[in-house]
Amino acid sequence: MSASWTIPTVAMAVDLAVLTVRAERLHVLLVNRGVEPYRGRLALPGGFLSTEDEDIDVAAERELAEETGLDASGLHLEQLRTYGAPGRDPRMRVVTVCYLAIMPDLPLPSAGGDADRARWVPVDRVLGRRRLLAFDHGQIIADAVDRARAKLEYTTLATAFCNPEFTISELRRVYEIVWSEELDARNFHRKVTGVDGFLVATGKRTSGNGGRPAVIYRRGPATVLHPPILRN
Amino acid sequence: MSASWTIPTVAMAVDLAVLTVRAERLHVLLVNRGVEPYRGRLALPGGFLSTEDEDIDVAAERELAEETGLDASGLHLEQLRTYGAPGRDPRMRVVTVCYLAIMPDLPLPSAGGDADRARWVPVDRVLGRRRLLAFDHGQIIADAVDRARAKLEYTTLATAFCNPEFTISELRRVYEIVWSEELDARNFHRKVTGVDGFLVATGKRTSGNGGRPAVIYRRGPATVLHPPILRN
DNA sequence: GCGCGTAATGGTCAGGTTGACGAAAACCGT
DNA sequence: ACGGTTTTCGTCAACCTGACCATTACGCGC
Repeated sequence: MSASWTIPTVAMAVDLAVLTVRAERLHVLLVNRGVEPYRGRLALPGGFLSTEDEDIDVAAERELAEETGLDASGLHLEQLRTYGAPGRDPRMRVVTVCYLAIMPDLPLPSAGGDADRARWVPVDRVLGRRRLLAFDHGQIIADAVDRARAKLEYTTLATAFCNPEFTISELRRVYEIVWSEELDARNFHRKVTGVDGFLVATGKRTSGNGGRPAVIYRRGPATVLHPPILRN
Repeated sequence: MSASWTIPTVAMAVDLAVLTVRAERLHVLLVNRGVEPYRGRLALPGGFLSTEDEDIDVAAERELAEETGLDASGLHLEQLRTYGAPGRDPRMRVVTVCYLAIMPDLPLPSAGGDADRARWVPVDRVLGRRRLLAFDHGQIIADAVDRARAKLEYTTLATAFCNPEFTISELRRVYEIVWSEELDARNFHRKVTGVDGFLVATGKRTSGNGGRPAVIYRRGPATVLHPPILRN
């Protein structure tokens, strides 16, 4: 390094891979890009830091709130990975810290006539056809889905896809849809009720589904599963 | 955002949490900081991007090679997490992408009379006393150790702590030291030899250790462990 | 009210895995 | 040759898993 070397700076962005289970499929929240580059393609919601000293976690929460119109508190939000290959944005050097968010299938407030509103897209529709996506967002979505699939095994992440109160069937559907794998209802029931701290019964029951009413549970204090629920 | 808003840029750094097992303890590679801020404290090796368009993965490999004097190829190197809280560096806004590196206990080429050379420090000596460390590096080391501990369960990461050829005992010592937990040698042997793709026998055997010679293995093609080796 | 379809939940049972530990194998040093 | 040491193989009970039958408890149509 010569004496004239100065510390390089880069544009700092955050992107969000927001996943949910909706209509029996895993979906990711995407926006239509209205500007170049990649105008017209689908992209992850996200953006640059709003000020030079905005915390990146705060920026992620802000973007999530802006894009979904929902309060980010209560939703699962974790850092996924940072993507910083030079050339990933043709305009300039951009390093983006990506976050994985998991939420239940809440109705997105469709406020404002904003044509570029975020919308849910089935993951399997975009993963096969990466040309639909801007930047390296196809790779990011693949990484996010991998992470989510893996974390269902050994953490209680699946409950983040559910409403605050849910049944064991609903939880099982989350596993089945995210993993694309059928699970035996009885064994699954035995397993999840056996892990302690995973589920807390509310005492309430469902009704009107044309079958035996299911006990309604709430998320328990556990965050890791011992033992894990393994895929095949 | 007003019309005069410009994209904020930040100084981009990479830091390395390099772990190894050495003298029956888990160690992390640290340097003595010779400059303010935090002069005199211990810090993770790392530094700013060398140019504005250096890839961050490449920067991590470069720093690793510079600090250890070793070729980074062949060593395990994965992104850990990005730390970007404002104020974590008192000089300016710095966002640092941290990497976790795992290596066997190779002798570090002590080339050059550089007083600030990297050296191995037992993890348990720094984790209790975070005041020894610069910036948020105490937290980063804690995160790195957590990640390593977790990945021993369900990946073949433990082999990255070993030389290319190793015995099952050596592998077991890695687990015991990283987890701070004793494992039964016979059950461990049965387990690791049962997972296929984990270990490949070389046909060679040890000698001169005052016991029955051990079969020497090499890392197999597997990267994930099915089933996992779980902690208690 | 009664049977039927449906979904939730409770069991059973064989097969596999784990943890605790005995024992044999194969070397070293003396 | 013998005791010490380390590796490797075996055994056995406890536990866990996957497959699957049975029971419970509802809504619905008649």
